[in-house]
Amino acid sequence: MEQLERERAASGGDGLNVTRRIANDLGRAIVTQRFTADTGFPFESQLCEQYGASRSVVREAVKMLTAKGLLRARQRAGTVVQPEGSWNLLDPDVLRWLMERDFSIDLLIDFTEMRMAIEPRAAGLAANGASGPQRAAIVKAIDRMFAAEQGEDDPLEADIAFHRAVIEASNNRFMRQFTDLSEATLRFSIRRTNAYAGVSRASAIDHRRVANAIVEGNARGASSLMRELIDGALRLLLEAGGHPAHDSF
Amino acid sequence: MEQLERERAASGGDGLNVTRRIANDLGRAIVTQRFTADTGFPFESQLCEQYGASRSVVREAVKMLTAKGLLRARQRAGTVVQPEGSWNLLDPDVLRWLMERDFSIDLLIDFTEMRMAIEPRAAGLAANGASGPQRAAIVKAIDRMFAAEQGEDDPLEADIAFHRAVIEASNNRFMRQFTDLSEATLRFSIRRTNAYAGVSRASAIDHRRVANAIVEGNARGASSLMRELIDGALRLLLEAGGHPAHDSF
DNA sequence: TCACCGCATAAGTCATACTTTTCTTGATTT
DNA sequence: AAATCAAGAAAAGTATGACTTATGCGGTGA
Repeated sequence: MEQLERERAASGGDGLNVTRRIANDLGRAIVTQRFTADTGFPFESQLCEQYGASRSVVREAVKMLTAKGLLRARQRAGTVVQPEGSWNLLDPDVLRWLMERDFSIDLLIDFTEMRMAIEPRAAGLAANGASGPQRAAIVKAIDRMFAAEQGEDDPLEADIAFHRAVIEASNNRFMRQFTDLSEATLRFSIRRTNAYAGVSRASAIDHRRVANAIVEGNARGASSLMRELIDGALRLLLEAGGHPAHDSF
Repeated sequence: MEQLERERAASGGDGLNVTRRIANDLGRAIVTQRFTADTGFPFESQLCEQYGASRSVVREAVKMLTAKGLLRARQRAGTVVQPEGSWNLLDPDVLRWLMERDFSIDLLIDFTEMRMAIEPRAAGLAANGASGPQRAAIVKAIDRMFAAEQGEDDPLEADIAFHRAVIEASNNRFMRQFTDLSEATLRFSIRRTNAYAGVSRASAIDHRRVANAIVEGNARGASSLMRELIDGALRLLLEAGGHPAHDSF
């Protein structure tokens, strides 16, 4: 048991197998720009030595990163880092590495702009076609927000549950890919902007308005109320980031 | 030269290496549900035999698919297909396989709903912060649309160039991931709905309105005009798919 | 009936040899 | 001197075989 513990520590692993550990490490290194297109990227042989691992696992790790658009390998030329434009930024791993790299206000703004695109539309779709259980999940999340206001639940978790439920209820497979991004944004927003707007009674009421519109099948209302909701967060971020104010749209 | 040709044909490859060919083949097989979570997935050994390939390449191919969320391998348990919810649907490869699987009207509607979310917001962002060259690219695309109307350019390509330019001008890294999806949607829409709305003079004028709003820095206008533009396509699709009409939002 | 142990299995890791592609270099030709 | 071509080298791609590790399953005993 202790030996197992020691091995883990020695390998720096978090219970992952060797391949995943190397992929993780290299992925983070690329995203944090420790390797760039200019810098170049180590050869297989060098990576083997560096990690004390066999060629197989190194190659498999590299293959995973090429699958995510971070790398490209060619015979004789070696492995090169791809330009950021071809990274699969919505890939959960890439997203995680990106957030580890710098969770700046600007990144948070980019995230929130995405939410601003996705979630109002999702709310409208939910109003038009959410199933019974999906509507129930939305309503339940609202109840949790009010409970949280009384200290009987966690406000952040309730907030996340609400947004997740709405996106889920859009019944659009592609929009569902954004639940993680939405959740990550909420979790980090609260750290960055020390004023968390989510706990106040006013916020819970605003959220309930969105939920009501969805339940009533009022797509236009749901959409624009959701937009206002997120726009509030966005404006806080823009202000915190020192960006010039502009009209909402 | 001829020998090369023959080898290609024999291996069924399109100039790809063995690993990529297998990954492609398996990826398509999974997405087309030839393998499901219930069905099970072949063991490494079986795949080696099936493809007449070594374990190395099979393992690397499988690793690429796990990186895209399609598979999950565990010792003793074998490799299993993941539920569709954990696939990275925005991954270019997965997207391609998905389109090869069924380019149904419903899929096209899902795509268009995504465009409906992304592009109006992108247009607004472009109005607020597009650079000079970015604005120029948008204007140029509009010129191409009018040229196409005179038979001096390709209408579809001009249309695609316009939407691509707007998304690019959003200067949001995540929105940029949708250029491919947008392009694919346009290319397939024209095949499915034999009435292509893109060639008419009216359409070119509508597009120019969006462009003008962007160039003038009118975010709200750009956003809502873009929404109307795509909403037109969406309504055609909904009608063609036999979906009940509902209010725009 | 239930908990435990050991075995079988399939993926994970390693080492090594060989192949293919492609860049470099330098000799050959014009 | 410039262009062309051929030989060599370098790095990824492929193949094979052996060993390791995790884990599901069935049998054994309390």
